Amino acid sequence: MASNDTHSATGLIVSALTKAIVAHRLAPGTKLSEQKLADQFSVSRTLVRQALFQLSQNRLIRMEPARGAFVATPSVTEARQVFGVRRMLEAEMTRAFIRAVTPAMIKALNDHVAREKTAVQRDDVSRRTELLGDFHVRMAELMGNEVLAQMLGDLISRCSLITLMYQSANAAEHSNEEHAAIVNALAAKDEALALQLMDEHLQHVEANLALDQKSTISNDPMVQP
Amino acid sequence: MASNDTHSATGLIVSALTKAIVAHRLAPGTKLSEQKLADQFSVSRTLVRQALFQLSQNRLIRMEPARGAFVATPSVTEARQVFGVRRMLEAEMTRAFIRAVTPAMIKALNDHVAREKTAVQRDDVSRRTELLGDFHVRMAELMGNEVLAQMLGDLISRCSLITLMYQSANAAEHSNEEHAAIVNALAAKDEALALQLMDEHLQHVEANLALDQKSTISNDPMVQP
DNA sequence: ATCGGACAAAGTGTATACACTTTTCAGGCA
DNA sequence: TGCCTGAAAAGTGTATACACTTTGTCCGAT
Repeated sequence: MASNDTHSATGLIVSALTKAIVAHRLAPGTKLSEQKLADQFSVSRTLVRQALFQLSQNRLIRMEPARGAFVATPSVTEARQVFGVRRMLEAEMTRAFIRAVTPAMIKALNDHVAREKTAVQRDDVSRRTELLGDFHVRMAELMGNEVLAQMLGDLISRCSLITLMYQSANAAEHSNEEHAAIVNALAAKDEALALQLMDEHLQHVEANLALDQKSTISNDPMVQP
Repeated sequence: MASNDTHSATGLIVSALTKAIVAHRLAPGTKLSEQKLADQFSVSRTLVRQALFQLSQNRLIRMEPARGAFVATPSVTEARQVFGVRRMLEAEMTRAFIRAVTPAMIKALNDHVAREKTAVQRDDVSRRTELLGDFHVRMAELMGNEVLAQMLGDLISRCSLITLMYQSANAAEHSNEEHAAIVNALAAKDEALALQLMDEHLQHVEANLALDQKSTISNDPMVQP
């Protein structure tokens, strides 16, 4: 998702673990034993520790002193805040995008939406999740703002974790269509409409979460208070 | 500036180095030798390395493979992008702040502005810099959004580094007054005015930098192309 | 005199070793 | 039986050791 230095040794571990967490192969709350990971990756604990530290800064895992690292279990409060910040950032990004929009940028977004559609039709869940998140990062990249793209990427990784943790029965199936609608508004340089669509889109994503009721549909029984 | 775990061992090193970089005691481009830092902090290279990795994620330092860590030397492009993202985030934060504003929040901001004024009058440069940056973080904290506060904190640390690197002759002396004006607009719940003042304020900060001409007034001769 | 190459010094990258904390579990006592 | 105690096991926190890359220097060749 986010651009980790995939060539460095620890970078490989970071991106592997990130993928595993975001793909829900590692459930929230799961303990990440340093030695086990070291064996699994055939490296020493040193490198695993570096990777874990990095992930803890991304808030994808949480490290408790002398107790170890656990896949993060974001609270409802934190979930709301993360989505809140994301909505803020993307609202302004949408404004700026329209000011700088070119036909090439619209084409790139349309291509992306087409790829999304393929993944949705093929029912390729993990690829779908990845592409749906990348749509927003792609917008930032197209504006040529790498700093924004990086921050948004981190934020979206956290959102993915939250989504998977609090996911309600009906996943956001129509995200793809909403993306298409947003691109149309961007192409028309209709700022008000684009803003509205983007905001609604993100609210839909957030609304699909079971943030209200305590019944987190986590596969893992260990969810912290 | 940002809330680093100041109780952990590596956290101490991180916050010490952060302070040193932001306070310009370590000039951009300076090489950070692991062994020297280890001796200075009386710890092993292990802990220093952990701290350096953390700082490199915050973009306050840059690590080159097998060559070492250097205090970051953000390019003009990156500087513009960082400020751009900051303007985006703070614009939306201002909107949200007004929606949630209470008298207590206004009072807290006014108190902060008063502290700024004291530091400005005393000519306490490093404290002034710290407080002027914290104003914005304080806004986020008052809204109860720790996620936003954290991100903004990181962003502002980067801005501080940029500011110190490209600082032009006239420092932003009137930031304090601009803060006061913003608080007034917030208290009056005048969204349009608050937005305008905030945007102008950030543009002033950015405009005071010598981003246009190549003449970076860095104390250190080693600035990379 | 300048350029090129080899060797030495310094420094980073990774692994291992050891200290200390947390967890687990068995045994004894009420 | 149930619970407290304490020692062993497992795991994290930090330091050190070693391999390999980079860098600087000296010497010789052109």
